Amino acid sequence: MSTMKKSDLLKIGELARLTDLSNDTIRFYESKGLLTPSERSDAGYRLYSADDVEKLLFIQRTKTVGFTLNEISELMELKLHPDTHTCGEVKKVTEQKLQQVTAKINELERIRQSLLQMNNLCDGGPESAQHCTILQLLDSEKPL
Amino acid sequence: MSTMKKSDLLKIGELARLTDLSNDTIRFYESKGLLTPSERSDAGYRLYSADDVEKLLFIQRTKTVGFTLNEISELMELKLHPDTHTCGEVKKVTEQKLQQVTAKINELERIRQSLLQMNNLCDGGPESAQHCTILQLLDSEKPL
DNA sequence: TTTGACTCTGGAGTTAACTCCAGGGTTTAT
DNA sequence: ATAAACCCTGGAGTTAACTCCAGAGTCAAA
Repeated sequence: MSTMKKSDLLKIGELARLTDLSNDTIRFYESKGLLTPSERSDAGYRLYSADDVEKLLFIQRTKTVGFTLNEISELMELKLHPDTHTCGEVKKVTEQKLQQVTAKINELERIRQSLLQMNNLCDGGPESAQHCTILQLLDSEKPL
Repeated sequence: MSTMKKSDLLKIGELARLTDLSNDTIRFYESKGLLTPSERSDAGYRLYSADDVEKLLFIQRTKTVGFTLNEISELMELKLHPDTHTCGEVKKVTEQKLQQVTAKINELERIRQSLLQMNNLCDGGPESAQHCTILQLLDSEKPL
């Protein structure tokens, strides 16, 4: 797309060091259609442009906010063709993810409460587990 | 262990219906060493005693409080030999799980905050995604 | 020129907790 | 007696996101 000297292009190992990913991971992303290097050397080496680097950084950032690679694909698609897509479409993706994350938090919070109660009831001393309240609790009809 | 008429024993399908698991899942648990039927019929059918049923219910309950099958194995081992184990050992397991769950919640909470901010910044209207704040955010150095 | 560091491809292995299947016996009801 | 419904074993497939490997080619420096 833009003018770019060969010297500006990175080999996979350089990109890997830059992003703190492994060569394998970068190639794996490519296999998933997330990031195709814009060039190949004569020997077939992948060569990454500044744009490519940006894309990989986008992938990394988007991962840190909880999206799966598939969802990232979707978002990159929207990003690549912003004129044929709406803000609403983008927000729909993040809202859905928010729902998922919230649901998961609620589930884990429920679990945490159960574990907390277990831990509170049991002193965890060196005596036989014969009458351990935790085991008793797990044996009872409704643990918590 | 206890006296038990053959008529009290359940075939795998009956146990499955009782616990709302599939036959396959029950056999899978067996393959993981979690639940071995106390008998087999002449034809080789698995036959489960009331004790076996209790064990499976223990597994199910323990699962609902977030333990993996491996951890459940560990807990069942403690439960099976309570006299040679201490309360402390049991509590150690639950405390470790509590740590894990808490860490996961914190991570997800961080993600949730990011997603909330994204969603707040974007109206999600029908206009082109050209200037979508969510995509811009994901493109910026530090998303959140 | 040869060594070492790099790259390529294709494919297999990892983890967890199942799920499904084929190809066969068994039990039960009609 | 036969069909439906059940059970058996062994093994393969699923998901996500990698990770590792073998066997081969390439590039840079001494």
